[in-house]
Amino acid sequence: MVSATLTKFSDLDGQAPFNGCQENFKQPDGIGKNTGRKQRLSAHDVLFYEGDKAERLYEVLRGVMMLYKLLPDGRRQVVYILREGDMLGFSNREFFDCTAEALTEVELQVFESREISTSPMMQHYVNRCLLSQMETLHEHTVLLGRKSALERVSTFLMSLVPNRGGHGCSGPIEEGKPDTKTVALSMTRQEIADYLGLTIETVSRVISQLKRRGLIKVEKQDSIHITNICGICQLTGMH
Amino acid sequence: MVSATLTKFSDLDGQAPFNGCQENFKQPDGIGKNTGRKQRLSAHDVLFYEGDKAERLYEVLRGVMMLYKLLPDGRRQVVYILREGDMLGFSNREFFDCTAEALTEVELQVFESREISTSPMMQHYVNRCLLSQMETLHEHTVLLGRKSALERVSTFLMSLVPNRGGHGCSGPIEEGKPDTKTVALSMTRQEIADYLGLTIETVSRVISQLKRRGLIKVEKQDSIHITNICGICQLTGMH
DNA sequence: CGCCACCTTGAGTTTACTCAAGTTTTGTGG
DNA sequence: CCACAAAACTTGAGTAAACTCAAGGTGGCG
Repeated sequence: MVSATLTKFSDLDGQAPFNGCQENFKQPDGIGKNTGRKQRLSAHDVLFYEGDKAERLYEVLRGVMMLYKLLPDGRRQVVYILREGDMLGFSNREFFDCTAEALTEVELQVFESREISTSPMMQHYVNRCLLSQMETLHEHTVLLGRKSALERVSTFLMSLVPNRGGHGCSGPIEEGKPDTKTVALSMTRQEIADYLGLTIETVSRVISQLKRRGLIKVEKQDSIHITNICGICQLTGMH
Repeated sequence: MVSATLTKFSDLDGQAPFNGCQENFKQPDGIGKNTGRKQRLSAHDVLFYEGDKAERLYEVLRGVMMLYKLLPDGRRQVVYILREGDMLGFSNREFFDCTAEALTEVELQVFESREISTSPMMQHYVNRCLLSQMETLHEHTVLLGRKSALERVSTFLMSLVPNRGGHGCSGPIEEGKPDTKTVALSMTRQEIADYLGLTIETVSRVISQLKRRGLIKVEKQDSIHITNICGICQLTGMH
């Protein structure tokens, strides 16, 4: 047994113990047994479409992607946001159930599906990734089914602040210390709206409201400085 | 390799090939190697609460269950409906992220988590179950994020009609033949509302509207006769 | 037969949506 | 580096869908 703590799928060599999935990223790009193909995407490139044949898995090494589904009349729902360390390309059937599109420049590690299914180690890793994604989906289901626009946007902003708002919420770090953070949205207002089940105008209005209330400062459209993390957290509906 | 086609987790004996997950149910109750514990629940019994220690997996042998999450102010979102052949009790962390409650009388097969993690066969089966649940969650995300009340209720009704409305939609079976089906809801209006992200009044009004339009007949509150499956299907937003 | 839980319906309200400008930002070419 | 165009974002006014609150109806079971 190798004792090193590996955190990326691309680092797995069939012997390393599992140690999480998008939980921390201490390793350089994968250089294990899977020296295989890397793939680069520009923002808004589509990696695969809903209905495409599912033959490969991908690990996001750098950048942000989204999975979305379309209704025939053009309504779109973004069902998942993928960040560094996340995997995509799973499918139960022969075909993908979602479209995968890059939100930023992206670098991917590519795996052939059979590489996975022949390695119990990788099976196990994929399993943990699926469970992690499932929990995220459950949370997002609550957001879409039961939260107000203000709660949705606040929850979204909190999801961009590591170690806050969730199970492992550390609270304001220390009395007197500034409780702030600048986050990169990596998404347009329309993409945020399609993720949160709102319209672009509603997202814009909520952001303006948070700005007026002095909880955030919009720096570059794509970059928001949260001036009071705890204040935003109180608006998520989870406290 | 055993060549028989097994369709339930509880039938797996470590050698049978995977053959789906809640896709068809031809086998009697599981009697494979896992002769282990069975558990019965009455309607509205809670199997486990969000936050409970996750130590066992369960397979639904009979009946219907739901997974739900609560917000601190009491708002509830049902995140998944589990039917015969479905598995529950997965967790990435040490604790469950949802509460599991029986909607009807339920019979479960119980598995200790370590039984699963030591069998590659079971690992693989669990994997397929997770992927199947993930696709269902993606569909439900679209429903919650982008569909109207009428579309949500119609989609819910269609989900109770096997082989219709989804990927393998066969369409109206034959010209002239009646396109009808009686479905058991197995849920109160409140539970349906909490699943569809609506209020009980809205669910009730939509059902009344479908009744008025002659698409369904309500037989026993819990039992709905769909008199025009294709008509309901047209209202799901997916055609 | 009557109670209790569940369901339905109505009236009024609220939230988020639609439509329509107007503004800001970003990217491109001179 | 500036001017311009295109894309993205914001804001306002009016509307519509679903919500809340309240009352009344229905059905199942002792």
